[in-house]
Amino acid sequence: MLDVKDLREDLEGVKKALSKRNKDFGLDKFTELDENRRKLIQEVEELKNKQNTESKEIANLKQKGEDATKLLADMKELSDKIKELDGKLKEVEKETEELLLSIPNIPNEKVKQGLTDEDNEEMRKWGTPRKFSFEYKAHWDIGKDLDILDPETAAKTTGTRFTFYKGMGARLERAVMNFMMDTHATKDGYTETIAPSIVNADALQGTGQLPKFKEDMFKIENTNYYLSPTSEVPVTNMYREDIIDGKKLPLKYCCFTPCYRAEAGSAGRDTRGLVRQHQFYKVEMVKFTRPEQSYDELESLTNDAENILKLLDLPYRVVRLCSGDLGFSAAMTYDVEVWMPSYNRYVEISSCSNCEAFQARRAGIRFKDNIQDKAQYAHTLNGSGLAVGRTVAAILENYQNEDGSVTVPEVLVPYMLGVEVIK
RNA sequence: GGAGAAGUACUCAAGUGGCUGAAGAGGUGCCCCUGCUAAGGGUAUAGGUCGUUAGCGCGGCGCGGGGGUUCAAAUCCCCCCUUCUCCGCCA
Repeated sequence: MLDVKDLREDLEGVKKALSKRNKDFGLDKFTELDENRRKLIQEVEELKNKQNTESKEIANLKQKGEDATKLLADMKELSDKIKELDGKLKEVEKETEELLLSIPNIPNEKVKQGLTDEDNEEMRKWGTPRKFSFEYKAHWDIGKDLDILDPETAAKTTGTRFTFYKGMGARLERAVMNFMMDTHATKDGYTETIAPSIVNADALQGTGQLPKFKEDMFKIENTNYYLSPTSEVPVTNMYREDIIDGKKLPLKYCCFTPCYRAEAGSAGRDTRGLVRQHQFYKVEMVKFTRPEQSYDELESLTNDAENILKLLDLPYRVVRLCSGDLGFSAAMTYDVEVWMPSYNRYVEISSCSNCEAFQARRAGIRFKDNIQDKAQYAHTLNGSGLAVGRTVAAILENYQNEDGSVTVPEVLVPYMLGVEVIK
């Protein structure tokens, strides 16, 4: 949610900043709604003030045993008027809220104007894509040939875009997950968590998935619950409607959960392999920071994601998303993209965002240093650290050998219980 | 899933229709006494949010959340959420 104060004081400035997103968000309506709202508040509060005063008078009269019928008749009328205005006010407030909830975050000024991912800015590259001296395979073929990835069986139990991991495939997935969690929870200083992967509508509104992106999620029938699309949702909402002790900031959490995405609108894209599944595992990093430190924390968060790839010795690059590719809640996002031989390009494996106060305002996440201070909104950040399935895919492809086997990256060997080659 | 009980400010807690924005206690700030700790006395403060104002302030809301009854609701009615106890079921 944007700051209402900004909308009141500089609507044109906000519109200009948002125009980078290449769309009109109907902001003009705000002023009218807001003025109407304030007018109604003044009217109804004046009446309520009168009601409060007169009520005391009635209480007085009754206590003295005097007659209050005249006053009561007047008060009935006043009461009805108040109810009517309160009803109108509620409508206007609802409309205002709906408008505010539908407006995306303002891109940071450094974010480049652009339309698609082709306009993203490359920040840096690490490692060199491997040159194969033999005909290399895509990870879905490797998975099939080694009998470690089995989408056909998953189709039988569930449907398309699900995968059974078997044998060393399952162990590799688990190894990658544990390696990532261990690294973040010890060296990087994140508090490790395991969060519910089912979340309610309030939480989803807090992080920005609702109300606009309902179709991207699986809703559980007859409940108010959704399968969580990312642990950013439960972890960020840990502090919903809370006031955090400012001395504790920045707070850093890492979390692994399964993630569920309906992938509506992506029919026919990345249908093979692990890149676009309805269910996948992801290690997520979430930070709560003071406003002035959030961009430094974004850099270190991104570095923490990159570091996993360095330790796995997988070539990657970092891009800063252009305005057209930027997510709804983010002010700035770095995508970390791993080299995927079968795609012959870099593929997103982590998305690290600073949401500034956008989510904090929706979710009511605030902090104060002293009890007498006014609480202010924290900044929230999140980033994958990393998507586990895509990491497995990248390992299978980048570490494949001519004989069809796959060498296990050195750091993962202990996590693989000593297995050095999958064959 | 069934049966009960409960949810009041930072914490504990009183309060069944108007004199309760909310007793009392703890906590916290300041002062005094005592004095290196412990203890005692006095006094102040009471969270959040919305509107208004240059500001002091004034006003509205607020007693888990949402509706309703009433001139008036922490207090009465309905729905929901959460916690606790017991039973059932279950990894």
